[in-house]
Amino acid sequence: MATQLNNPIPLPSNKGNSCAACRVRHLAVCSMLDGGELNRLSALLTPIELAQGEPLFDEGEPATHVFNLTAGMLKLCRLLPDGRRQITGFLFPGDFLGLADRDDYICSAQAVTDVALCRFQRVKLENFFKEIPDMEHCLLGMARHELAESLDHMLLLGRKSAKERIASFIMMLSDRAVKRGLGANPVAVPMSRNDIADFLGLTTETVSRTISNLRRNGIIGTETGRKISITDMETLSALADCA
Amino acid sequence: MATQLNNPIPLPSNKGNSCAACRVRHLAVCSMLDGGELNRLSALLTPIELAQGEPLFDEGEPATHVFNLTAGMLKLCRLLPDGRRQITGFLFPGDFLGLADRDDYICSAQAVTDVALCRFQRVKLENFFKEIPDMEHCLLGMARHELAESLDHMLLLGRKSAKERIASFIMMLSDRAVKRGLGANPVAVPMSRNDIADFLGLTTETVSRTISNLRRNGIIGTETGRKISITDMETLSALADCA
DNA sequence: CGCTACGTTGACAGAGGTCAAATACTGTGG
DNA sequence: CCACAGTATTTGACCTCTGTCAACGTAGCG
Repeated sequence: MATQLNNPIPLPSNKGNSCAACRVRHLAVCSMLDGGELNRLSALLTPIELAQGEPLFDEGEPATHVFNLTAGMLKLCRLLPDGRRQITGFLFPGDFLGLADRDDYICSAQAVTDVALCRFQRVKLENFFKEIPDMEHCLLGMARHELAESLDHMLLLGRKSAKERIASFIMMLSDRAVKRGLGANPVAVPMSRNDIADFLGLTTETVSRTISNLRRNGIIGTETGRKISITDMETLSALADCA
Repeated sequence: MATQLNNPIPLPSNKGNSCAACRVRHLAVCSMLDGGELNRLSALLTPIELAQGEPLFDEGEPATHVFNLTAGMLKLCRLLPDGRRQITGFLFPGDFLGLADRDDYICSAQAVTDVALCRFQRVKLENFFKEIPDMEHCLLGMARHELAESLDHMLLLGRKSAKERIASFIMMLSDRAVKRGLGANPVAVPMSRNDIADFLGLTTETVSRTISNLRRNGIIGTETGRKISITDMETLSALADCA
């Protein structure tokens, strides 16, 4: 665990700190900035990398920095005093984090895979944003989006069966892959069964059993290397939507 | 259900549309406005009332209005196609709603008790807000607060036992009562067992049984008229926090 | 006074959790 | 390239919590 970064696949990170050349720019808030603004933003950022499993920050720490994920996947989680854990979300390239926090981080962030991020000092970024017309409005839009997503997840946690949760989860991964311009079908599932369980409010065993069940019913196929192929999209989608 | 408004207790609403005289102003966004601004805000609002059970708006409708709850309690909910329901939150006097929505309402709102609200046309309110320095910032703060609350609720739905959920729920009601300047102890529980169940991801029967269990263990007392007294705050609080 | 909706309680069932063991991967060093 | 260790995943047996179905109280309200 937490081995040093030695990914054979070149990470699409921001070598040379150039926001203009950033490969995930179209996915991030940065998409609303013009050329000159991008250059000024580049000057503000420190590129950082984290190996799989490493924490980025913990719940309750002062929220001094804001990040933009450029490669890999992060998980956000909350802990109960006795160790029970709820993963509140997974972040994909282009996602910002820390912006929705006020004084302290409201949850911990940890690397699911090796990741690359742009780190910004919160105050500097906020000062920069103040000069951009409608930036606060854009941030509000992001917060609204997160809020809508969290309502979906509450519905899942409160009312869906294990099978429906797993189906929703796979559909979510597939949808996000499409948004990032990747193929919808053999969908990458980089997180462990345990992480999936903590995201869906289940146990590792139930996640495993439910995935096996979907496989036996010909709805999905499981491949080696944490990938899942969708073999019956219609049924999977119906399960996810509880239709 | 949905009987006409005939509450014997006078609702502390905003007769005469005067924001300056509003009894919940200190609880709402309005607290950041000065005298002149308050008068202009008064001109924008239409006071409305809803009887218990009546819907305010439904998920998916265009979000044309924004509301400030001045008296009573509202519930926000999401539905699954087959009728399963998740209540995502209860609103108290001073709470805004509709502000976190973009084009359409992201969930339905319905009156738990008879309620009084200030209704604003969304565009008008947004134009007004544009002139108030830091108003967008204040809205962002509200969205952030909602986001933090929804994370708490995810943790509850994903990881807490029925007993812990009920304890958390009662503590939440008590805390909110205190914030509104009411007594912490015999806490009003205006919503039905069914609403509590749909909020906590349980069934009516489990809610009822769990409350009975807490009563038998001397942790709470149930009084007639939808009130609960906390008789062992320490234990209840420990249960709620899973400490 | 008798509806009707709401709440409580009981008996039972089943989904999902728990504990334990087997199996499959992954990365490492020989 | 293979053997090994360590981890992740799957599977099984069993159990518990919560859901389901049904009956019974209770509180408002006409």
